[in-house]
Amino acid sequence: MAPGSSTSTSQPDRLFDPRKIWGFDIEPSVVEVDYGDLTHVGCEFSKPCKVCGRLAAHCNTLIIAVDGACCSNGRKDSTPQSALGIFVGHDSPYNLQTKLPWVRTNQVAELTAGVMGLVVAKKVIKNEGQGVIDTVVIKADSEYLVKGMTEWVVKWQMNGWKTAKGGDVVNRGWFEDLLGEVEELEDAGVTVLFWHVRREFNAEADQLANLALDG
Amino acid sequence: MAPGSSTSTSQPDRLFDPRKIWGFDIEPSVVEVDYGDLTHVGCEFSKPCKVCGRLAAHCNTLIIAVDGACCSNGRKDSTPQSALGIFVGHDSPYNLQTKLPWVRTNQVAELTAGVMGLVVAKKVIKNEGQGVIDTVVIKADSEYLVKGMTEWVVKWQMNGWKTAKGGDVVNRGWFEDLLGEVEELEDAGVTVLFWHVRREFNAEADQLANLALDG
RNA sequence: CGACACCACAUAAC
DNA sequence: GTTATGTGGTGTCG
Repeated sequence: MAPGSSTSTSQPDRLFDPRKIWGFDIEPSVVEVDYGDLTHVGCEFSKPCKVCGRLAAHCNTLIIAVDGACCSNGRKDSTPQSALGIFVGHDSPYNLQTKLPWVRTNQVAELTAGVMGLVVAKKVIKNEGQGVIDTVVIKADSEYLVKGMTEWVVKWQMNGWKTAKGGDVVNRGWFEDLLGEVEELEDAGVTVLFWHVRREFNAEADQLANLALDG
Repeated sequence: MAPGSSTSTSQPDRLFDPRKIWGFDIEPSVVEVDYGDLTHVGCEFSKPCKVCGRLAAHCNTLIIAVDGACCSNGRKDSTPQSALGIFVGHDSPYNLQTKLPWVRTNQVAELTAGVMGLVVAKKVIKNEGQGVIDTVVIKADSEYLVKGMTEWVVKWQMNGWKTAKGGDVVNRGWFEDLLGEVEELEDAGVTVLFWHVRREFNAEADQLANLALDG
């Protein structure tokens, strides 16, 4: 499949390709996708539901909640442990929870979760959303991921990936990977959105990530 | 009397003035104050007694144990049940136990107990401690109350009541009330101290608070 | 300076 | 297990 691997080379801290480690080259069996629990009648698009606080799904929209965790983030622990959680729906076989043994900052964990969210989205669409799903939403509590992908990358691509203070963008390679995944979906006619929600409205993905850390 | 009511106005969650609800404007009859049970020979000042774990009283010191309870803490109960207990001495008429029907968090219950402890202290001194008691100790198991009043308020008053993480101090109004009570006592030449003890050394006040909840 | 996240910890209340 | 609150820290950006 080689998605977006044309981007990202100039990055020394990219230690592995997350698309490889879960064997996504193998076709999964066809399954039911359940994201009805994210839908509430009367919710405005792109605004939290007044009843449950979650962001509303449309029938043509696949909402994927992602989260990264990184225990002992501020501490000089000898054993840094990171993990991510991808939540598609309750009991969905597309849900993902896994450790990222080599990643050591919370931000990279969040970006990795975003990449994997998009990879999962492609899989879901390919298997059961063909011709139905035309929009993918990555729902995250990380401002770094969401603003990075919706506001900052535009400037960065124009100014040579320079920070407002003049430094290099630290996780450039991960953002380029994300852009590659987005581009691939857009090329297939799928709109990709990033939504920022507060921590308490991302509980499912958070739980998955923390489960992975415990195990 | 209007004690400390000059402070605390900017607080929307202050639902009532605890000084009002027990009618402290009325002079109580003169009574014997017994706090001998809190005194143990050989205890170092400001350290727990090696025999009983309690903090030692001096003859010029009035020790008041306070505690708050809140049985609807972790739940979305529509009927919050909070209470406080103020313990001056065994069979002391200054002991207090009462429900706080409008208080819905454990922290506010603890802070309210602190306010009432100081109000009771003023009463005791006025009635039978004039010229004798020059120190009041509020003994509590709540770190929130004790550290709040001994460490954190100093910073908060200087930084505009901002949390270490940049947010607003949640129960600012209650801390301002406490400061008002302390100031009034200090103005009268009384030193006010807050002592933190473990839960098991605050049993009397705890019992009073729980009695109020049951009744 | 601001924002979001991620973590470590403490005490209490359930 | 949860919530209520605070302290200390790093990861990153505008």
